[in-house]
Amino acid sequence: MYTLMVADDHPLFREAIGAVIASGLPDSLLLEADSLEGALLKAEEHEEVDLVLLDLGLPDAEGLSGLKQIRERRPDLPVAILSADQDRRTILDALDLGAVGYITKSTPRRDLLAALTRILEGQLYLPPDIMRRPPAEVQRQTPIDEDVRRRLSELTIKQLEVLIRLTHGASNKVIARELDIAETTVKTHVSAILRKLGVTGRVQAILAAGSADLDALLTERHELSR
Amino acid sequence: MYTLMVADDHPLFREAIGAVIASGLPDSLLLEADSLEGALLKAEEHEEVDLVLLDLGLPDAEGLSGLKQIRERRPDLPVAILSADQDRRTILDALDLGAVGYITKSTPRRDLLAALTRILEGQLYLPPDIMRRPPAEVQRQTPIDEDVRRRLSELTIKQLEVLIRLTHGASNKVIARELDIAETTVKTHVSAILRKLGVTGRVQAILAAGSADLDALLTERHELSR
DNA sequence: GACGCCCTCCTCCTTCGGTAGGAGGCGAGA
DNA sequence: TCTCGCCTCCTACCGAAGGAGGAGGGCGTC
Repeated sequence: MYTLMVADDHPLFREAIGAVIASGLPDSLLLEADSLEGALLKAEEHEEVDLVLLDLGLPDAEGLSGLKQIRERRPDLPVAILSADQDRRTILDALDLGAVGYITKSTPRRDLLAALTRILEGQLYLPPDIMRRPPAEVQRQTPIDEDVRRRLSELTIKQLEVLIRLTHGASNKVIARELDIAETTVKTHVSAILRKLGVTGRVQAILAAGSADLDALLTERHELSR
Repeated sequence: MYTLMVADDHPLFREAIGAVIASGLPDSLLLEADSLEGALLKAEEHEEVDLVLLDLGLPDAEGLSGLKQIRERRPDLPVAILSADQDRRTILDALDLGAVGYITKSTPRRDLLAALTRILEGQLYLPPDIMRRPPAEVQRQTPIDEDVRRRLSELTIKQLEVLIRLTHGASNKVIARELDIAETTVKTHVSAILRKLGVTGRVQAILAAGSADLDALLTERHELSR
């Protein structure tokens, strides 16, 4: 005997889910809501909600923001996402926010029931087909910053030191003070950095350095020159 | 009949895993490696490896870097993590890199076997106890950028548009062209942004905006004024 | 010793970024 | 209607950023 809630603004879809649950999980209580607010209200009334099935297209909660709101206001509430979105990234982000499952709307009825029972039993459910077809991302990502990495590796130690401070938003003057060198010297370094990174301004340099771990690069460089 | 490989530098542990597999998955072939390089070499020899169980404490691959390397060099190879690390973040990152499962070393033998078969059947396995006890993170994270969020919400629509372009590294001139307004107007907007964000230069503004989803904020704002 | 690389600093100059202050137009709401 | 906030644009001024070009010193290699 479970209490479930489906939060979806499409009545027909709620109905379909209801039918699946009625057939596969008899004597379950199914609550319905067509908005995030409605879902949270209903959840107040019924203390013992075992699972919320949350659509990602709710009118008052676009995308994962709805999940985030629920997690902030009712961290005790188990939430599974029910969405047409099959993007791997979305699924991971949902997990990140604490979702206990992710069910795509294209899931066949039989699998859907299996997924629900899995989740209700305290397991986790994710679309295996998507999660098992891992990311082109790994390949896609590396060649992009492969170029940056190569350029970064051409920087000298001092230039790296300057670049690190650039990424912290420091002005030439501040950098000069911190490194105890003249501002003109800082300018020289900055110019060299811009040239080597192939960009036209400090802002671009910061964006190019992006998420690279410059501190790691720096210590690595220090060790090399040891 | 599966072919599995366990990559762990602790022989005793490999032995234990071997015993579990022998008892629960008879006539499986178990390969062993004590380093990342060794694992990749062995994987070359045996084309039909169904699953690699990767420890996160390998001497030549600290943490998730080993997983990353495998994914880059052999994206076809299904890898599950086998680690003592029970950190939620680590698990999510592993998934992110394309792991097909995550098994903690504290998993009892019975559950371990269930997890392995699940993975070998093409499902996904994650430690339910950890994943179902979701993050204090949601609360921890928000107060940090609560301040930034408040400041960002004070920006007007046009100011947001300008800020978005600032974060792309655009100069005032470029922004002026893109928005089809005079550069002096852009300057006015930029000044207002700096004042409202409480920073002293465009670089600082970009860093302050940081990871905030400005585009989302913008559409949100548009909808509000509708 | 000569060469190359790096770090340091300088001057001169241009462009960019940012502030201050003012001003007109426009739409929403009291 | 009048007010208020927002967007638009302007002038004037000044400091920051960056390019060009030169120059000296330290350090390691051939």
